[in-house]
Amino acid sequence: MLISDSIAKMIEQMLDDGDGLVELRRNDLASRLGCVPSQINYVITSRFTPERGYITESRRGGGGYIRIVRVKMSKDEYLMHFFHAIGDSLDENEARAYLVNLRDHGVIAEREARMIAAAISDAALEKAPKEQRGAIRADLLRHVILTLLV
Amino acid sequence: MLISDSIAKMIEQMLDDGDGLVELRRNDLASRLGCVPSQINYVITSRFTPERGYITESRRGGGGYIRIVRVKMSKDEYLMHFFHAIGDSLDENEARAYLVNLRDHGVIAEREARMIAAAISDAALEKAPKEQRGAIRADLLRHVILTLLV
DNA sequence: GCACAGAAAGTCAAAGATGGTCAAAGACAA
DNA sequence: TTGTCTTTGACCATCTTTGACTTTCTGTGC
Repeated sequence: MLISDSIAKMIEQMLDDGDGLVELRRNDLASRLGCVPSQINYVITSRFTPERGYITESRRGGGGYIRIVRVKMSKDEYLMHFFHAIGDSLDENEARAYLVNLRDHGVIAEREARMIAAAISDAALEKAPKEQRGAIRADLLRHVILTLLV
Repeated sequence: MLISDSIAKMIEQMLDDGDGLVELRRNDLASRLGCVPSQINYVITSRFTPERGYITESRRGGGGYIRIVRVKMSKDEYLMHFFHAIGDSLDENEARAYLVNLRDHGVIAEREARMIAAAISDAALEKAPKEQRGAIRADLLRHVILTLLV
């Protein structure tokens, strides 16, 4: 397994233990997992993003820390939040991240998530010009989310 | 025998062993079979297509992979019928008609039908060139149906 | 209060590890 | 010959790992 995946798993575990909130020391975690400290940043920016439902904050210097929070919202709040968060364009990974988040929070079912994922996949949009796929994907997801708000 | 056929056979074997799912490393497989890596892509795009009942996805970079899923083409007669009936292109009304039928036959739920309808609407595909919307809609529907067969 | 040292965390670009794309060349059948 | 399928390789895109350098915060001695 990739080091980054171990780090992510570790953090998930800590989040579970801490009821959705964890405060960690970067150098500490890095040395425990045998990686360079900056890799912790990489994992956080690539996996614990707002699209996936996480908020982070940190402080440097003595007593410094990194705090990660899993955000909690009602189903409708999630939908509204995502509806507005979807910008003009989305790549496949961003879109998937949103779907995983919606599914994890029970807003859509597993099967629904799979269907939508298929619909917004690059494979399904293959015939659309590359430059426009992102925009189409964003429109698609917005339209689908709209049907869930009614 | 053609190299491409050996590659295809190898992948089929792996699919059999893996209960219809295989995750392979492109460079690995290529060197094991003595071909250039890009030939793996050729085989996948020419033989493991959605039309033939395969779903693929991949990741680049460290820890990259290609995952292939073989769909159970006998799972649902009715769905299969639709899958094959979808042609190269669909207008919005034709697509809606398919969805109504699928829902009436209990293959998809009302809510799922609404979601897919939103996804294949002209409104959602507005940014796609008019000449290609029909083809994209057909691809979309096919990909969505495929996920129901897994 | 100020200056300075030490203790964190952040940034960024280079290198490494994969897979993807595309066009040219080859092979072969109609 | 022409059209289609296959093979190959040069070049591209994406994700991960690493480390040098930067910024920010706390504490201590003056």
